[in-house]
Amino acid sequence: MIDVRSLRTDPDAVVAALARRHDDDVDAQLAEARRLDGRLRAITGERDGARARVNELSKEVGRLRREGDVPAAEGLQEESRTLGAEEKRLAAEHEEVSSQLRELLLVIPNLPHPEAPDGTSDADNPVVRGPFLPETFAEHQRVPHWDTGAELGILDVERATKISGAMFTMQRGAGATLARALCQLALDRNADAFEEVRPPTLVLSSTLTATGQLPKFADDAYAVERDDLWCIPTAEVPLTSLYAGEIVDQADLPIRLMASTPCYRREAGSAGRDTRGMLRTHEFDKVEILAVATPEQAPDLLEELLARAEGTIADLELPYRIIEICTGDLGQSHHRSFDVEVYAPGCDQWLEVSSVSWFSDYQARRADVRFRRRDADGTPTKGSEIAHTLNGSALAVPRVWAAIVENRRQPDGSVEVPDALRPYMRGIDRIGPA
RNA sequence: GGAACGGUGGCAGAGUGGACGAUUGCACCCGCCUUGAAAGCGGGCGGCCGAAAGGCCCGGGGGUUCGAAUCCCUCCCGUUCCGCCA
Repeated sequence: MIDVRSLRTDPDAVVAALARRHDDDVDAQLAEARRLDGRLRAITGERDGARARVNELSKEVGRLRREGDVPAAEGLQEESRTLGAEEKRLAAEHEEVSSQLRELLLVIPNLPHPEAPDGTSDADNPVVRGPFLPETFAEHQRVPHWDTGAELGILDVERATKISGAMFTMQRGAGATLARALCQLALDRNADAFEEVRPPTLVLSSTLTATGQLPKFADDAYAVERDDLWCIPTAEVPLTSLYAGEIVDQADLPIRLMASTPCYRREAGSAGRDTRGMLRTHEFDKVEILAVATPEQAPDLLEELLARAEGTIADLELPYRIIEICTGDLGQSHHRSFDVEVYAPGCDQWLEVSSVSWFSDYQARRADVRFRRRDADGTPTKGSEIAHTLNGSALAVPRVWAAIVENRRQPDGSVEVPDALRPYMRGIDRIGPA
């Protein structure tokens, strides 16, 4: 959520910042939010005043009764009853307006970072590093991974579909080992600074609301309706909510977490796109790295997370580039984002394999993750502040798997395992025909 | 799934209709004492909204009452026992 207070104190700045998203609904939403906020504050004052008078009268009634002045007490009780009814009406109105405001706030997107590039769509995302490409690709690399995968018996889409339907895949043999090796590499590479977590992958609605998937993007997530739970689309969801409702000590920030989990996505809006192979699937494994930080720590962490995602891809010797997400393409919760894209010569596509983002306090406000500052001599200060959150994919398995199978394909049709993965491959350094 | 007992401040744990946002202990902070520390002594010490006055928060929601941490209903969560189970 954006900060309502900023909307109150500096509405023009908020309107201007959000205008850069080129989202047609935002202006009207902001105007309505301001109106509701004004009304809410007025009602709050009235309601509190009524309550204060009821409390005062009740105290007086107690005093009179102790002193035995029952008639006087009964007179005040009558007055209090009337006031109480008024208070009830105001409280109900307060409740109504407050939930309207909250609902609206939940769909208003985050303010883009001032340095995020302007643009209206993904076509405007600038390449900020790279592309790091070899001079040419050989003919033997121009084979889509679904062909090579089937040929080598390491990808069995047909049977995955039999079991679970379209857009599910299954890796087998050395292909399954490769998928697992990728997760292990990503975890080991980041274990120097990140605590490994194995979070639940079914979560409550409130958890999915905190990170921004609900209420607006419910169609993208799998729901386990009978138990009112949702399948996580990314480990970002449980990890961001790890400290929900808590106030953490500044001394403990940044908190760095990582998790390897399956991710579930309905891909509701993308039917018919990327239907072959492993480019887009309903279920996949991903290693996520995440930080909870102070606002001051966030910019450096964003760079660090990006460097870690990039470093892993570089270690795997894959051709890649880094793009920055422009204001018109930024996700609802995002403040600033970068993508790592890998080139897959077989299907001749740049594949998004990692997205690294800074959410400012947008998610933390929804999740209620706060921190308490310490002053210069280390004494905890009064009050609390909303934390900042950042995260990125350390490695998303299917597309990296596909890119390896295509880039590493040899003239004889086998696939050479990148050096970085060999420690995890049980001695397999080349995947040949089964 | 069944039964019993619980849910109060960072933690422990009182409070069972009115002076209670809440006794007390521990932890923490400041001061005194001390060469320094510990102990001791004195003081401070929850969160949220609000410019303030004030209001709200004793698991969530609802109810009874002039007034609810306290009584009633309901839901959620926890512990223990039973059942089932990888």
